Amino acid sequence: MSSKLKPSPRSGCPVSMGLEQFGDRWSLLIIRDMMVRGYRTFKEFQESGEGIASNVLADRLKTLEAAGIVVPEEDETDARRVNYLLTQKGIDLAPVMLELLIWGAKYEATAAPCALIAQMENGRKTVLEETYKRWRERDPTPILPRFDKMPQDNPIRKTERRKG
Amino acid sequence: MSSKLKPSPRSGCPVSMGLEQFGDRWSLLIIRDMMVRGYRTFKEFQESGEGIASNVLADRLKTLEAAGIVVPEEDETDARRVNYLLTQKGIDLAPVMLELLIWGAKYEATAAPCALIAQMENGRKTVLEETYKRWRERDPTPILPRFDKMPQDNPIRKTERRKG
DNA sequence: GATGTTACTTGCAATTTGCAAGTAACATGG
DNA sequence: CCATGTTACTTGCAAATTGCAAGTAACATC
Repeated sequence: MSSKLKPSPRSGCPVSMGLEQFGDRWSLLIIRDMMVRGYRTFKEFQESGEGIASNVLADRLKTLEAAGIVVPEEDETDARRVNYLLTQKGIDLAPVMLELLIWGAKYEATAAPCALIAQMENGRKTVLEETYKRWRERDPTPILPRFDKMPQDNPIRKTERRKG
Repeated sequence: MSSKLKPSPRSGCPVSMGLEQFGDRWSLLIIRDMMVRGYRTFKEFQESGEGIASNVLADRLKTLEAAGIVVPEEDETDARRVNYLLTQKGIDLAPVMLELLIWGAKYEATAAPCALIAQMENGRKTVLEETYKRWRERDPTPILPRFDKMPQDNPIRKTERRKG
């Protein structure tokens, strides 16, 4: 065991409280994997492309579970497998994630295509609603792909877009 | 020196890029201090109520500077003092900070009064505009107080609110 | 029943952190 | 101008955390 389990003497600021729960190099990436990629298993997180060590991954999953952001659930078809799912508290980090994504794309020249980012920035609400919807329906279809290589085309669906 | 200066083999995801620059227990708290409390000096960050060690603070300030999120500036009246200011890239983290604040307040029963949070949630745009404005004008008036004790009253001004 | 998977542990060296003390360059009061 | 603060850091070191490389215990599959 390790990190965020101890009652560090932090201030009562909400920002600080949040950072105590996922303020490290890895936690938000795991949450991202669950939120926008539909990943659920240890192995998927491990092969996510960020290079997290398995002991650290195990630790972060425990920490996130303890924080009530994630719940482990037995897989019905394979008893070895554990499916990690976001709780309501976890999925409510979607706005944070979205703003982080927009900021990162703006300043870091990432592998994410501009058009995709522009769409998210202009349609924050739509993107969030789609995210919440898939979570509710337990639909693991990715909202965003991995950005290792340039993707061919925009994977987000144009659900309920009729203003344009 | 230390942490985020090394080119860790991360993916090209914008979220990942962001976390490489401020994904630790302290960086966002320093940014919060600058953004919503108007803090600028080493000493202020140190006495911020979170208990950051001075060597870590020095390191984080260097890292944030290297990332272009913060700039040090000599104080005109006191040559010992260094004023750290947010760059455009830094102030653009305001939406992330706001969402994080709202999330933290929602789930953590912090010292921040509900009314204040509700106001921020309903008036995201207003809050952000006020934040940007103070940054532009170099106005160090806090947007939010420290939440060590329950504050008497809401410190945010009702600038350009006339819809109510 | 041999082989592969999945989800972890364990051991250990290398970092990074937290804490307590410096210290160098000013500022201030007398 | 000189003793006493202040401010912004450094330094030293023990303790905690991380990153690897190897296990391992339960299944699943052939």
